[in-house]
Amino acid sequence: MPQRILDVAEHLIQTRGFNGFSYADVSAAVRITKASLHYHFPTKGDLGLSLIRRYQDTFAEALRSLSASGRDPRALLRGYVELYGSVLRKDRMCLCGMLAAEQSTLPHAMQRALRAFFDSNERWLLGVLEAGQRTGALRFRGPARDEARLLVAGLEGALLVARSYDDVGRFEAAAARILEAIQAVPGAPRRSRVDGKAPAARRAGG
Amino acid sequence: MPQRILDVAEHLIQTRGFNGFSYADVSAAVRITKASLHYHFPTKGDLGLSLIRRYQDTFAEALRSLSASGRDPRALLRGYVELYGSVLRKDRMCLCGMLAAEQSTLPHAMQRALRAFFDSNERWLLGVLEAGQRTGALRFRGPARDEARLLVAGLEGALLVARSYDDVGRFEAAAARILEAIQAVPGAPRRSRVDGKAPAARRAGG
DNA sequence: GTCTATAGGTGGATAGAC
DNA sequence: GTCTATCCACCTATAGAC
Repeated sequence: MPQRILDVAEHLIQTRGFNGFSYADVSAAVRITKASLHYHFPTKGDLGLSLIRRYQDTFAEALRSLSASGRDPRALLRGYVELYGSVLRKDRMCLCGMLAAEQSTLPHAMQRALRAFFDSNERWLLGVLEAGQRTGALRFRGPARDEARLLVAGLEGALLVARSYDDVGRFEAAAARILEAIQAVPGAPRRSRVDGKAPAARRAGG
Repeated sequence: MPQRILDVAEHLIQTRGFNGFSYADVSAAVRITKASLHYHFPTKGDLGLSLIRRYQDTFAEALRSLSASGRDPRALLRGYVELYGSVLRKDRMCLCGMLAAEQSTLPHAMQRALRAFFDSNERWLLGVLEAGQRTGALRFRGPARDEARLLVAGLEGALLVARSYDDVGRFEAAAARILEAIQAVPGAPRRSRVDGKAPAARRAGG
């Protein structure tokens, strides 16, 4: 039951924000009274914190399995981007991107967990970027940390804006362009899109 | 008086979000009763809509004066980035970036105004990018529209994440990296930072 | 674990006096 | 334009029965 509550609450936050949903919303969807919700998650902050932790665990697990797939660094970055894309295709914002916007209204425990999420993303990207740099699969000039942060910020922003237009194409174009910037090898032959595929359909839910 | 109300409400939304502030908050700051606020802005949606419009007008005016300054396209893009930087240094999120997160909970009129804001930003950037491409001051491969969207999304995302860390340096590094991607000229000499300056101090409010 | 019932507060919004 | 007073729906949270 805690899992069903978390599923519903996660969906609500990803679409409406932490201050845009209530226990009553969850109650209606899970068909359990508000009082029962408080049995599982005494305060809204407890619920939010559990949600960030679960999201973080799921994300970390996805990244681990990407790493274990043995794909090359460029493909790993595409896989990373795809994690964001799959969120958008469910018409959602990244849970932590959404909460980052509302940051100052959240309990401190949630704020810390939020930063931990971004830190963990950054660490994984750093590993991929440095590996790619060593083997020559990726080339960039500045510190790998800056590239990692560009990726996170760029993808969060692309989700944010694309959602205003309900336009997955916007996200995909931005994501492709970000990857391109990281894979830029001055003088080397490049295709106009990251993997040479034509841009996909431009509407969500279509 | 409407202006003072808008100023306070704008600040509240940029820091706490549309669903994170109330007429009571504005009332306390402006020292006028809630009822009087409703005289000026009958509903919260009216207030929000006026706010987006004013923000959009201010932004557009800033862009016009940038254009009129006669600076070259690269400097114009730096000026554009600086508009976002100045928002962050006031410890705020972009008004429209914040509202974009809460998008689905907003009145339709606000949603439309939000898209109009992004559209207008994109149009201005498109002009700068195409001019830069013509004169050779800027070089990029894909459509200028994609570059414009990368800029908007990247900067919004950089604000979003940097605010979680209260770290202006994160924003500046990401912004510099985005500009670099747009100004990338394969084979041409480049500095590691956009304008060769050392990274600035890394903490907000310092 | 789930319920009914309710506390105690805040939300946006209105009526009507001044 | 600003106020007092108020409505009522909704909010988070708790008490206590089953």
